[in-house]
Amino acid sequence: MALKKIYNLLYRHHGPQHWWPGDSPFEVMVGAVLTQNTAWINVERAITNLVEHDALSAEVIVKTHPKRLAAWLKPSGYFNVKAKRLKNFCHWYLQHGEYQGLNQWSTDTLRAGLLSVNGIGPETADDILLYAFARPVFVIDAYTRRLFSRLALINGDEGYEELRALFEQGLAREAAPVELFNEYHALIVIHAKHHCRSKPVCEGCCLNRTCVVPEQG
DNA sequence: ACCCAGGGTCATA
DNA sequence: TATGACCATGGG
Repeated sequence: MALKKIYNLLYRHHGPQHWWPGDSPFEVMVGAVLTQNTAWINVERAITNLVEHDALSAEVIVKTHPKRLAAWLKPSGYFNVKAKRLKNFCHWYLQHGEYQGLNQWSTDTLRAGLLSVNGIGPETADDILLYAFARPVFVIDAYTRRLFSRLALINGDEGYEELRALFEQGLAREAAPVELFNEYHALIVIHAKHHCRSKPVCEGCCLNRTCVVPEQG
């Protein structure tokens, strides 16, 4: 299967990434919201601010004034929007029993619950499912589309759910899907960071023969 | 000075 | 359903 072969090449080249950076499932969830369209380095600064104010907790976040929360989130950009989204998420999170309670839910139910929160879309939900709840969900992001479009394995304009199904089913026979999906998404991101920044055609990066990706086809 | 970053929502046609 | 505007900081 082509998907597993590409994974092996990425893994061989970049090594294990052991994602998600973060010391607790809740920190992963917060990071997933804060990293929306934002460089991770800036998310780290915002999380550091939360930690320094003992605010990396759902209870504290829901009762912190929006302006105050937004000030802590400032380095991660969109701070007013993200303050709102974090609060929305934390309300929902506390309301449904936090990690212990939510972890009893089936993956489909949990996913639907996450998507019901205003500010959590499919990618953020899947980040949380995979990296905080260890559910076998494949995260689709812009890098995934870019990489596999260039490999001509997808068109690029498919819907999110269509692509997610494609990857999950394409790797369904592999052992340990959670670990595989975890590393795979992380490798795609790290790969993009190192080699695939320029957009249209990827000259001189991993996508031509000199690097990770096998020659056309 | 410009472009992008580990997206999502909302208004409009 | 499908675009477009908007959110906003920080690094290259």
